[in-house]
Amino acid sequence: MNNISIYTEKLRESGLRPTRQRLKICEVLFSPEKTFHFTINDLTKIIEDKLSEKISLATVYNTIHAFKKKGYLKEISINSDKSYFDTNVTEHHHFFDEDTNELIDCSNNDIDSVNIKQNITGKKIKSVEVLIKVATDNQTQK
Amino acid sequence: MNNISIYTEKLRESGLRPTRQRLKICEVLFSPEKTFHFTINDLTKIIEDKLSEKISLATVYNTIHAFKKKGYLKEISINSDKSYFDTNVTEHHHFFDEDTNELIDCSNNDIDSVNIKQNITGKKIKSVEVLIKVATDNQTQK
DNA sequence: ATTTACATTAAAACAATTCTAAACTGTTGA
DNA sequence: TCAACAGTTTAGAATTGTTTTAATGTAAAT
Repeated sequence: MNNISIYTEKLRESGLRPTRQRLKICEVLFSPEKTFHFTINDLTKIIEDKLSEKISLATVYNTIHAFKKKGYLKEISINSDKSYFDTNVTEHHHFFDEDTNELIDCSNNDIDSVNIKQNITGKKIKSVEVLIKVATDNQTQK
Repeated sequence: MNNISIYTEKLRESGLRPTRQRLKICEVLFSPEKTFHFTINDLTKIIEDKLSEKISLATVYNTIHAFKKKGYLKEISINSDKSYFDTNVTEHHHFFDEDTNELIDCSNNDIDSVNIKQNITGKKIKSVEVLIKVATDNQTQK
């Protein structure tokens, strides 16, 4: 199949023109079979390896933000030193390994659905996500 | 009751000497009846108002980190632009109002307990916390 | 009182992110 | 065909939150 046209469409949907740099970003983000988590820095490094040339951080940030706004990516908050993004945009939960700082998707088989009994008045629930922090037994909590 | 000695004890427990600045930080953090959320900036402003003099950011950061390490404060991850802290150190859940960027404690009456069916092998669960994002109905998701 | 170890501070350093301004590119329509 | 425009890329500057530094100050132990 022709991924380029899929990427072009995704970019257009996000209000962006399909450029060489952005198509490479798409390839890295959307061609893998499995979804994954990344930081802007991770992504920039991967792209520079694949392109064998530098890509401006500003371009990466712009594109990622447009995708996030459109819902093609999700931002995840674990700790505040940097932003993590997820190519899995479905509502789902995470394990966070405090030993390795690794973020792992929690399959729906691993957890019962969460039941909110009472919501804030006048508001609608947009998402319900669980963060399960784990560590080896003798670890102090972060 | 004599709060000063309670604060002094808390500071000692955290490995810190009780100084004028730190006692003021304690007063702001631990004298209110209700627990609350704050950023380092919030806290610094409040302290400078109460002290009527400047306090160094470094002092605030040091003290807050020592309290967090000791378990007298908790850090909460909502978004990555800044750190939020919580004087409620029990394991609990939050509503996050996307309209106002407000973080609200979720009482245990508002939610059923979360059941993790399967954990990562070899790891121990340290905490399970739910973040419920809410907004007025016609809002786009963040 | 003296000494010692820890604290406070302003300022510098740092890291992640955003902004800027100049050069560039692709598209549109004379 | 090519001029004009709108949007893009880029390096570097600016900004923001946080941490570090090095000089000076203070609490507590002797």
